[in-house]
Amino acid sequence: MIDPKLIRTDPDRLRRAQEARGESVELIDQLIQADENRRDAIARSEALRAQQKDLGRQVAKATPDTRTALLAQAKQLAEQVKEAEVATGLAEAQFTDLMMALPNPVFEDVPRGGEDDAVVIEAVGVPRDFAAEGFAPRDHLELGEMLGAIDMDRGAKVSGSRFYFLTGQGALLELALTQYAVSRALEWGFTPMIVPSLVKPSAMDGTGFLGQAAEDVYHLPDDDLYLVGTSEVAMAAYHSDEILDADKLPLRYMGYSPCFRREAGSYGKDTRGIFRVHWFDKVEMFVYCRPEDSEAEHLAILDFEKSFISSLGIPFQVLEVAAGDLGLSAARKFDCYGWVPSQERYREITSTSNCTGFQSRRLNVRARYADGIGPVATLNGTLCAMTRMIIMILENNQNPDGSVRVPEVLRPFLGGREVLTP
RNA sequence: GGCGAGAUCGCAUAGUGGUCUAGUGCAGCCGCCUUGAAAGCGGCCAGGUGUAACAGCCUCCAGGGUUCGAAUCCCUGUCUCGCCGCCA
Repeated sequence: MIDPKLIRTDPDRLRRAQEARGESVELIDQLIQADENRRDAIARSEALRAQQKDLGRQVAKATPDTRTALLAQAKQLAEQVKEAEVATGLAEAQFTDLMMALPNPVFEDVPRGGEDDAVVIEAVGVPRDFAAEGFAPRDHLELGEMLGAIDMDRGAKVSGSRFYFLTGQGALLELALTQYAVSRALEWGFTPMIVPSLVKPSAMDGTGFLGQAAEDVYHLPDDDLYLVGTSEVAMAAYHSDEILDADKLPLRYMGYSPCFRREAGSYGKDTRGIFRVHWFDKVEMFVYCRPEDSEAEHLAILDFEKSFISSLGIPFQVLEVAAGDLGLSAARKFDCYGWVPSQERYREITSTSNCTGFQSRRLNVRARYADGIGPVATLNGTLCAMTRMIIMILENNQNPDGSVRVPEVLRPFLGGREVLTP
């Protein structure tokens, strides 16, 4: 949610932001109207309630003979109050619905356009030349099967399509990646957290995942709980309804949890292997900070991601995502795309969003500053999405015989092993 | 899953239909006093909305209901605590 004051103070800024996203500008006009309706209704209710209170005091003090008349009057007024309250409730609900539907206004310098309009802002590392080495790279699934690391068939047997088992060396690789990611995050001052992956509707909605992304979310109707698609949800809701101590900002959390995604609307896309699955585990960074620090924190998170990917020897590109592809809560987003030799292209491995005050306002997270209580910004970023990172490691470090060189930084977490062997 | 007890402005508590515009204690902040500190004394000390600033209005877990009027009475839900059952 945005600051409601913006509707009155700077509607043009909101219109521009809607335009940049390719979203309806009419929504802003509807909001302005709904805001006026709401204020009128509140003013009416308040006036009537004040009258009622006054009359109530008179009733309490009345003598028996004046009491009857006053009571009749009060009864009539009570009707009016009730009506006004109902009207106010409706006006408020209409306004809130519109507010909740409004995406976070993007920063003005975010590139225009949609999915294909992301701007490559940096490339790190050089993809291996497999032709020069004299062999054609295998894809991650072929390697995974040779290594006894990935079992899709049994994943499908037990849970259906887009499920997998990691076995033997594959399981060990994920555990090593997890440990390595945690050790790096600790160096950077993040507080490690293991968080719930089932959350209430308020947490899901507060982080903006029940908007346009709702179809991608698993819901358990019997308990009215949602399976999170990222631990961001739990970490954002962690401080909901709290007033944080501004001296403790920024709060940097590192969350570890399984992530669940229905992948509705991606039928037939990336069906091979573990690139696009219904469940994976992830180490995620999450930051609460002062609004004016959010851009700097965002770049810091991006740097952490770049450092992590580089250290594993994966060639990658950094992309700034275009406005139309940002999702409800982000004002700016950077993705890192790692090189996939078998596809000869870069694919997404991390994503970091600056949600400014959008989530914190929905979740009622604030901070106590020197000059009073004010908003905080939230940011999130992938440190290590296990399945994607496993793909990167297997494919980029493979040898002609199907063995895979273990990146040096991971070796301490794999009992010193230098190579995974079929 | 069953039974019982609770939820009040940071913490602790008072408040059983109008005087609650919610009292008190502790903690915290400011000042006086003091060489400094403690004690003592005085003041401030919940959030939201709103305003130029006041005022006003809303919020006693949440949502309904009764009533002219609800922190207070009734219903439902959520959460917490205790006991029993089950369980990693």
